[in-house]
Amino acid sequence: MKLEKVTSESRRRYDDACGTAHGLELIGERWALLIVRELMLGPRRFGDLRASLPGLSANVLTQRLEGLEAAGVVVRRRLPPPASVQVYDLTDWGREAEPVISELGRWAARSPGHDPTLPLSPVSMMLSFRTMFDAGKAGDARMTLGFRFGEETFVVEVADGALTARRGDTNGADVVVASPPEAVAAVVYGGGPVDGLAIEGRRAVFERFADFFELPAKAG
Amino acid sequence: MKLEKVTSESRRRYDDACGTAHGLELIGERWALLIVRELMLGPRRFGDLRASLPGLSANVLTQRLEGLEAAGVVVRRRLPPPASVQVYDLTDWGREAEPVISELGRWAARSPGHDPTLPLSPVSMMLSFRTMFDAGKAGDARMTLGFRFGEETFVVEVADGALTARRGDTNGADVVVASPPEAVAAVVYGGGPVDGLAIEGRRAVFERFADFFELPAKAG
DNA sequence: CGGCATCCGGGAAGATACTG
DNA sequence: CAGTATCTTCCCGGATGCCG
Repeated sequence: MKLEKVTSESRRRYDDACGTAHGLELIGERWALLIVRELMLGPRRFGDLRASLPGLSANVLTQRLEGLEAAGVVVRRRLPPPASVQVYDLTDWGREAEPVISELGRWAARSPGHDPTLPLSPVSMMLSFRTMFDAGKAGDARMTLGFRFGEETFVVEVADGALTARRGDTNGADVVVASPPEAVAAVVYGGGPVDGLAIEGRRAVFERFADFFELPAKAG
Repeated sequence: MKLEKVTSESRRRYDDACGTAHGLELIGERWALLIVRELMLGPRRFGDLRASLPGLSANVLTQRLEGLEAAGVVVRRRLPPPASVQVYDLTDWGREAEPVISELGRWAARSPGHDPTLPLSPVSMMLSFRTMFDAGKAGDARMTLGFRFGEETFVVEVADGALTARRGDTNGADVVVASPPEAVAAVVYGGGPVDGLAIEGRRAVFERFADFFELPAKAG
């Protein structure tokens, strides 16, 4: 008779060889996947993560980063002097979790309970572009857009039926959008008018860009 | 000035318009995604789910099923007399969550910490076939396999570079495998010898089938 | 037995305050 | 700014019991 000692760790596992179950042990805890999401477009500092994830308290963020680091998903690095600040980044393998985030987001977007008016982080906005881009609608369009959300700037390029989104300087973009993510999402996904957005440069380019996306029909 | 009352519900939400965050509210609670996994190949009874998910207690299963039903992911049905038993099934939209499960499993299979010797449910085994099937390796192969795990039987067909797996009778299969999921996985993914498996019919067909799968390289 | 309610202990999540 | 310390609340998981 084998009396396995029930430790706090073993009770928290799923004891399941299924890869999905193991994945949940790695990034299935509350907030973990959203932290990974925020790191998907490059390293962030502790305070950046807190700011992007309101509702996540400092102690939980500390625990999650420790867990993700132990799992090999996240690495903690110290930038070289004179910066000398500590940042958190994804490992190569951690970055490969993007399809998990994308598929979950794509699926949940069809939920009747989805409220698109809630706050949206800049990184979420960019990742949603990657997820919801419709190559068929873009055809052979070619354009470069800049997005400025406070201090954070991003460059989105559409070319050869593909979309890339990354952090970067907005110089050289055909058009720069400087409205908050919620407002941009309302236009791109909600089909609202472009008038309310703060746009510099060729407004028509952004109007065309907004047609490359469409939210799928609600389920139920 | 708006003083939002902090209820137990609102504290549990993410308050994030990102689809991924909403997805986590729907199927991100502990055990929820594994329950969806177990329903992916057809309706199950309360006791079936408990048996497939050891470690999940009855009261938590009740809570999860309530939550998933409220979210529109699961429906509770009563089979017509004389069966008259209650079963839980996925909605059409719920069934569309399979890519989430697949991508998470595919990603986590590369984890250094993944232990493939743990117990594996029959449904997990079948879904892993769907996830890990390599059409390139299968070429134009054409075969029908049966799997029998106790009372549960499944049919897997390979044809036209695609694999289908569903519950069904094993009559008519080229080969029937009757070993437990863990043993089958050890052969298909671990590359172990086929000798130890309980196989009825054309053993060579299964041997070829086993070559259509390969676990990706470990990360790190 | 299937499904669900209830009670309890331990631990994780969350808010707040505090430290280097 | 980047975390720790502490405390409260709530969830998870086990056990028991009720009812059809």
